[in-house]
Amino acid sequence: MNIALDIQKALQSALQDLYSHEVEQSTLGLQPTRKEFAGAYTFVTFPYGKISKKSPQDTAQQIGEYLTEKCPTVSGFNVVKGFLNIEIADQAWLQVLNEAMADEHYGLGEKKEQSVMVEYSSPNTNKPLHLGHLRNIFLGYSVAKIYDALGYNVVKVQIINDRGIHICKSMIAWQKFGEGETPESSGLKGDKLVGKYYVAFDKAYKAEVAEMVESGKTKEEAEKQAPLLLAAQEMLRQWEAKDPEVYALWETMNGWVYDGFDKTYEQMGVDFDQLYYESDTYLLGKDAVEAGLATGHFFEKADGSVWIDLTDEGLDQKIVRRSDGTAVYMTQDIGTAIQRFKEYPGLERLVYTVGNEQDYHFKVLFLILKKLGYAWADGCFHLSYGMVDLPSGKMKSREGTVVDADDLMGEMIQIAEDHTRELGKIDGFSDEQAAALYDTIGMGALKYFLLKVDPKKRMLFDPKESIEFQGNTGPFVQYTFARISAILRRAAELGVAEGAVADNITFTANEAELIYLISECQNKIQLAADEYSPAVIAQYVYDLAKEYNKFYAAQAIFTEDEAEQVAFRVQLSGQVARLIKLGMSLLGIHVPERM
RNA sequence: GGUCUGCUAGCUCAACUGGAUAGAGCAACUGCCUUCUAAGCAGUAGGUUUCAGGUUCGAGUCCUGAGCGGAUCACCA
Repeated sequence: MNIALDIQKALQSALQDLYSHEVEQSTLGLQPTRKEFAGAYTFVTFPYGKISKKSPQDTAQQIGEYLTEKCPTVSGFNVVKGFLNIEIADQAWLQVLNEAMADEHYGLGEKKEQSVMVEYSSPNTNKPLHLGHLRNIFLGYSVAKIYDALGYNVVKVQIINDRGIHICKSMIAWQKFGEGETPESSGLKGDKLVGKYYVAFDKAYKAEVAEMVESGKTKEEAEKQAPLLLAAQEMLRQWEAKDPEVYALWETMNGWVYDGFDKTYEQMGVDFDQLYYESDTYLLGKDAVEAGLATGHFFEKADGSVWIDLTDEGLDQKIVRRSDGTAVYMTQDIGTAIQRFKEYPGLERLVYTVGNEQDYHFKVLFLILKKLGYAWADGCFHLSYGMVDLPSGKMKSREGTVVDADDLMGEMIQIAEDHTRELGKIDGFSDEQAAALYDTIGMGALKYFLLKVDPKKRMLFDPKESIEFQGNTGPFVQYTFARISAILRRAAELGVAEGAVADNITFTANEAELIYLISECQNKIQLAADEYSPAVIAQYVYDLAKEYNKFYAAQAIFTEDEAEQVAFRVQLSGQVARLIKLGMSLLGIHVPERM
């Protein structure tokens, strides 16, 4: 049963019977009743005064009486001004709980035909992953899990920017200064090693520029003519001509990077169903440019470059092909999107998890696709998220203020270990179990921290203070799960009755609130999907945990005389634990049985 | 300069999409472990929601303007 739906139906007939007014059920907004009033749902009657020809109070009173009489779900009501607070019958709550217990797939959606592709990570291969990538990847992965839970076929992808001037810079530096260094010889993770040479390039390049300026060149000239840069540009040309030696080096160094990324992804607990490489896709989209020219959506300038005019939409003119015939980023994004919808005929949505600095790019991209006549363009969505700032401001790789992903995860796990040892909570754990626990808690803290904030907003990360283990945090939710696990273990020992709870149970407001939260599960997952916001899920599991801890402190579970009452509380606990586990899994976070 | 975007308690964030006296956590202070895990619970204190107007029964939420941040507008990727 769905209590909210039930009430909406009753409200609909109330308006019909009392005032002969027809409304769509979905327009009858219910909101949770504020804590200080009795009731679970509140219906606001201010807007219906015209229909009822009564004051909001009288309208609320009249509807309240109608509901109490006609709708068995409603046990009573109270009216405060234009607010009708609806009280729910205990029987209805118990039915919700029993149905949740009986349903293996409770909270999950029906299996669907449609597919959703979620792209995230999309790294460059010239440097290691950092804190910004962590937010990106956890977000994309979580959104993928959320759609999966709703029954969609989900395809998780990343596009790897494995070609271009940036990787050539690392390659040149390695050739010049590397002396054959490899991950094996240096003991460095592959991505770190390649990143080291990217930094080395930048340093040597700057030195060259400085020297040239000293010998009389302007800064601008020097920056364009520095031998190292020319060498990198030449290498890019050789790569494009598939020069065997350059190609081999490129493959080797990228291979190192992928080995390094794999380790990082493994620690993060994320994966992908399909990988795209820019070296395969960077020539795509040229056909689309030709087609756009033919249909008049694009136009050619005198120098041969091709543009689209979006000034009617309040945007600018945008280039889609250079005068030398080569592609720009936009071109390959057009081509890649077309290719993906061809590859996956059932694809309904394509979600790009990319920072908000590219808002304009995606606005233009989707608009172009639409103009080119692709109906699926409406299914494209830019999951735009805010930057992660440090107390010192923006992260800048060149200034060494980047928070490295591997380092950060390692620190989190270490802090989790220190904290756990301090609390003396690992009695009876094997070394392996303890290590797994530290990992679970440390990663849980980090993921929760990054996901609990609305993706659209930029957020602040203070290495010293940001990640807590108390309050609104991952470990708090995990801890609640561990507590319930202890209760369930004890219940099993005591042989507490399983299955549906008796229908003569009485319960407190706190317990009703817990069942209310249980009933909200699917709504929350749906909302999270609609808004592409794991923060909705994080808030939900936090509310569950918070309310449960209140319950936990309020009374002992096993000292109650009535066996039926004990069984009810155990079952209620079990459902809370189950939904905490489900919600956390949607965030990519594990929950421990003990901590 | 054009466009987009943000501003809520000392700090980090909520506020069910226009509803009641704006809520949590951290930090501070006060209580609660012989009981199922105190990574917890209960409580105190903390607010002119950046500012000025407007729309209406009602505005943190919508509109206009101002202030302060941020992003973007390349034949870069």
